Amino acid sequence: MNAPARRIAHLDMDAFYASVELLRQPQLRGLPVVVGGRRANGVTAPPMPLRDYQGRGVVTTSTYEARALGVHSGMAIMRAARHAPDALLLPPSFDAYRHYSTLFKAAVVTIAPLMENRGIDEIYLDLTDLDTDSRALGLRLKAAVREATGLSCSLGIAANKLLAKIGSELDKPDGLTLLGPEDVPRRVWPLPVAKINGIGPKATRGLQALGIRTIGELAVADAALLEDAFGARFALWLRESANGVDRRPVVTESAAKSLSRETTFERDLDPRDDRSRLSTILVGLCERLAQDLAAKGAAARTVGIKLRYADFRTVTRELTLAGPVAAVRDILAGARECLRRVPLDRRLRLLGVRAGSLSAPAQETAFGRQAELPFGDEDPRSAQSRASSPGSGVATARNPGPWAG
DNA sequence: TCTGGGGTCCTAGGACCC
DNA sequence: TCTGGGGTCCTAGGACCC
Repeated sequence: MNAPARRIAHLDMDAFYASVELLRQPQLRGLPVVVGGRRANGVTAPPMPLRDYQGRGVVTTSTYEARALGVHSGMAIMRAARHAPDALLLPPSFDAYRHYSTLFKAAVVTIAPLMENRGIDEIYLDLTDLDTDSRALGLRLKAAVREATGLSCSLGIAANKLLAKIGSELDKPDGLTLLGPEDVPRRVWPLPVAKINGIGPKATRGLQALGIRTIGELAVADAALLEDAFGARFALWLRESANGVDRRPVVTESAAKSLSRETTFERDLDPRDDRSRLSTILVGLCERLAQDLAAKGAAARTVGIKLRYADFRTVTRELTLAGPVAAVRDILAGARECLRRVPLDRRLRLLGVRAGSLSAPAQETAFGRQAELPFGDEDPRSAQSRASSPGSGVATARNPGPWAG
């Protein structure tokens, strides 16, 4: 028996962070506004012209007015300032974004309960079992989001997630796009390959080297050619995607697999000269990670670190422990052990700590979240069992040791 | 004045076990 | 004694996404 044709929606909030800021500061409407840079420790910083910014931040979101000036997500703010020196910069206020995220998702599920979270400002919906026709449903969803938040969104509705996502981008902002299978050649094939979710800069360059620029060209590309360049698995996925084929289900529940905290320093730090500063930062990251674990009632069986050197090269180290841990001291011990296995001979710009292989969260009870973690404070040996290897103890020029201990 | 922070998934090699 | 395959776990790096 054939499965019934699916009906999937992708809903994407328009310039989400910037739009939330405009709700809070409506006098900025119509101006080029950019969200990015450092968190503003709770206080609402006044908007600052981009030209006055000093630091290592990137643009998180910009209003359409700022985009028109050439300012885009991921761009270094220092570079954005050259395009739009008078654009106004606001530090991100994540608590506010989470609040509006909760509001719009709650409004959507009253209409379409099968929702998959894709981050703070995006969702997929499985509309297959709903009766209403797609256009009416789309308009209802958009109206519900606007009523709940005062914000606009763009919506694509199609037979799968891939096409729904492409559709939601076709008419931004405040769009509603229905894509049927018959629309693929006319509306999807002319688009550049990078519009396919999962084709990033690397794959785009690889395809371009084969003379493939549009989704339509990819759809009819020689299979053997693609296999040689990308391997059988990825080649098959590329061809299917270009032909609008995507069988992924809408997944309504998923547990976190890892948690991490990282920070880029205001200036590059030297592993020896700035040892105590680095140690303080490391402890702070481990403390925040432990808080995050506690908030989820989870424990980690792997602990890892991430370093980024001044030249932007990144290394990671990871350690599997004897049992799950959640306490600061265990995370710290694991992180320090990882740090001993990495060359600390040049300046650093970033340090991060990661908790992986998370155990199932504690059960919710009728009386609220259980206070005790399943593996909470037991077995402090786990992270320290191998800590007595060469390199622990006295710091040397070759091994500056802990901010490692 | 380049290049944030938090995630997921994939690959690939070596260890180890059957 | 020789010659294997698989399967799983661990680790590091990288692509990609929001």
